[in-house]
Amino acid sequence: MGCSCDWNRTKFTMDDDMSASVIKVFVDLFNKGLIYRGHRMVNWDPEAQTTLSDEEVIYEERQGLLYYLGYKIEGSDENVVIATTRPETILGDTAICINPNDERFSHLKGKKAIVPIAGRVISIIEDEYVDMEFGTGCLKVTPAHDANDRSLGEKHQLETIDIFNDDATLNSFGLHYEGKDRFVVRKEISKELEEKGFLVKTENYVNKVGTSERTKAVIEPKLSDQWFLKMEDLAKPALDAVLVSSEVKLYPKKFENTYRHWMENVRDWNISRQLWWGQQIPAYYFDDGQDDFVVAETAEDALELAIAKSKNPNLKVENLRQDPDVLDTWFSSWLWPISVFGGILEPDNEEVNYYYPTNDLVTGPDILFFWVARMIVAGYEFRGERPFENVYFTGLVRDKQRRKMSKSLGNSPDALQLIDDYGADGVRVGLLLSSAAGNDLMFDEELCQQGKNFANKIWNGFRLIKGWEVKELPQPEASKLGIEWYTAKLNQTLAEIEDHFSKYRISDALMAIYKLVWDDYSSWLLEIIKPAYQQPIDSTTYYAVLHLFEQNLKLLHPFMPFLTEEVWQHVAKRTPEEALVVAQWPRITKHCSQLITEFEFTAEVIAGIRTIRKEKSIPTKEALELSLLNEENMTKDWDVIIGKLTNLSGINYVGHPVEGALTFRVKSNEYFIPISGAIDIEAEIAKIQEELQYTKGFLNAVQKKLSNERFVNNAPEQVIAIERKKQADAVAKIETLEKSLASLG
RNA sequence: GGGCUCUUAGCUCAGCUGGUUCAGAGCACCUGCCUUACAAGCAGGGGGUCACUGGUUCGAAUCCAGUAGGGCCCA
Repeated sequence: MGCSCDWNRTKFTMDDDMSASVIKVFVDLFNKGLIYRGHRMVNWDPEAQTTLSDEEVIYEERQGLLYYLGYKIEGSDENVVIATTRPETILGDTAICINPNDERFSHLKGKKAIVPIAGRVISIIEDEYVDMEFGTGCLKVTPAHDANDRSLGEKHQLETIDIFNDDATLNSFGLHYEGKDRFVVRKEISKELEEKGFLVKTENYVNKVGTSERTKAVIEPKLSDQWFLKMEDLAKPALDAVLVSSEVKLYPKKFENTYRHWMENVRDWNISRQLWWGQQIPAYYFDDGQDDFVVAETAEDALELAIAKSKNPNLKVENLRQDPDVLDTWFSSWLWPISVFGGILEPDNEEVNYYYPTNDLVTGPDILFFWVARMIVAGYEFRGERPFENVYFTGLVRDKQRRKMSKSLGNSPDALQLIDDYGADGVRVGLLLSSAAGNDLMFDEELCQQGKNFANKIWNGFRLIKGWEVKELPQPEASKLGIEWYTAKLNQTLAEIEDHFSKYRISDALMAIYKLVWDDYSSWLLEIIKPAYQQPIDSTTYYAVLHLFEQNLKLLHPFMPFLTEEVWQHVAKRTPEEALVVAQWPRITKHCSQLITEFEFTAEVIAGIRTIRKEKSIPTKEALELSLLNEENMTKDWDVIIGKLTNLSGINYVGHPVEGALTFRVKSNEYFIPISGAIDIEAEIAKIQEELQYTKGFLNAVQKKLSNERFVNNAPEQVIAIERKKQADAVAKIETLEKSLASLG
């Protein structure tokens, strides 16, 4: 789409040097004691025998049963009843949990219960996590097979009993059900529970069951060995960089809150994945014990370490078994700003010293945690320096139903088709126009149409100029003034654009350019300087407008690189060094804001005349006579432009209202256009009265403000001055209006 | 459930430190024009109780609290 990328530097995280960087970093962090092995609950697909990410699990509502089971209290005849949807998991129970606020069960505190069938004795623990309203208000805890039970188990230091094999049949903890499938066991054990009197009742119950996106199998929460990176100390410099020193700045700023929340509550990063691709974890096992492994960049290095650690000199490389898991893809991405320049493998190479840190990172807010925060962490850890200064979050492009674009939904537009239909620049403009920083953009092809129309507008404006015959002629006053005005306007807009860019307000910058080119340049300037039909243009104006057009192209280029470069090459013969893509961005020069104010006034006069033409259906070809009461002491300089754009036969400055004319007002100036035929005096009076009423109301509001002592005392001087000016303007306007009313009778 | 965020015209959104005639833009819409660059255009026009309820203030779309309803992220 026209990004000026350095295509010689494409990189992929699985490139050899990138992988080597990842492995080196893993070993380094392990040796620093920051990487450790631990347990974590994963989504296990027993059919595919693999782990799934959360995104690959689909939750479905299933009709099931809620089983109420009675557990004997040790040393008494009493029963405590719990409700569960999975009676087969009782064989893995290691506690019963009650809410400490629940008076129904306060007598059970400190006692023990006996698991039915298994006969194991388990403790009764208390935790506010238990929902007193659900089921019986009593919960069985199976830390090996439920994520919530897992955290309860950790909190209360419960034993963990895993009752399943990898294919979801029961293992030896399943006692006489060993080798049978979990769903078979559910049926059989509920029967046994009923026969032995443990089953109190069952209820119909709809619950959400996680299923595998691929195999449709019911997901089994399963504890597995994982690798973790300790984050607390690593996160500290990255937290400060954004929130304390502002070495790294986020745009828009609102994401700092999100960043803070995450970084202040950072948990250890689970960096292992059970996938078939990625960098394989460089841990080598030489025996079955929990600690019988070493971490090294190569198998050879590992062997040396393993021999030392095992004190077994006979170990061979073939005896080592590398961990089958791979590293989380972000574990390679977080090194990106460093590793793309070889800065991990050769920390002092010329490239990384030159390019690191970079200026801006442009990305989506959805990966603020996954990627951005971790890149900052890595930057400080491995380079001692921020990776970039600014982070600009774009909006996500969503479809009209506000859904994210996704491959599985198939709701992404075909980019190449769009480019065919609207042009790459058209698509760029369409998207950029309505994508304010950090806000999502509802994709709509009409936006591209708007971009295409704009491109067409620019091209046609160029065609007009190129079509003119150029002659050495005196420059018309209108053209001279028009060019002076547009030069000022361009500079003013350039300042606005720079301001927008400095604040990363990309869509605002584009809109400012859009209006400058379409409204000010095309609709106003070109009409002002346009020679009469088939007449030549004077060379002074011609070259001046060509120069201004070139300035326009420079401003447009970041948004429409293709079209502007093409036109740029048509404007004049250029050497490669003179290409627009490498041209200097225009510098702001001093400009006269008086010209802009005067033009705005003039534009209102022109619009007033055009409105009267339209209301009375007077063709453009018919010249009109304009008279005015110049209460504002407006300069006559602009009369040539007014005359040219509205086809006037003359402009008369008069001292009294003109009778038998249609009128309009700009500020306190009043304009008269005599027309043949009757004037609807009633309508004229009504129009003036409406304006009068509005202005009086306005004046009233202003005066009320000014007569409020507290306002005058408290408001800044500037604000008061503005109010005074408003008051004076309104008073003058009212005078004009009343004069007109009087003359109309 | 936790955190963040949003609600302004038919649609998509600006509105920065509370103060210009502040209620805006683009698109869409309506009316008139095939005017000699452009009908993919020109000229003109209508349209909003700034989600709701309170509060702070001389002054609130803007600050604060609550309510309702969306959205995002949760490794």
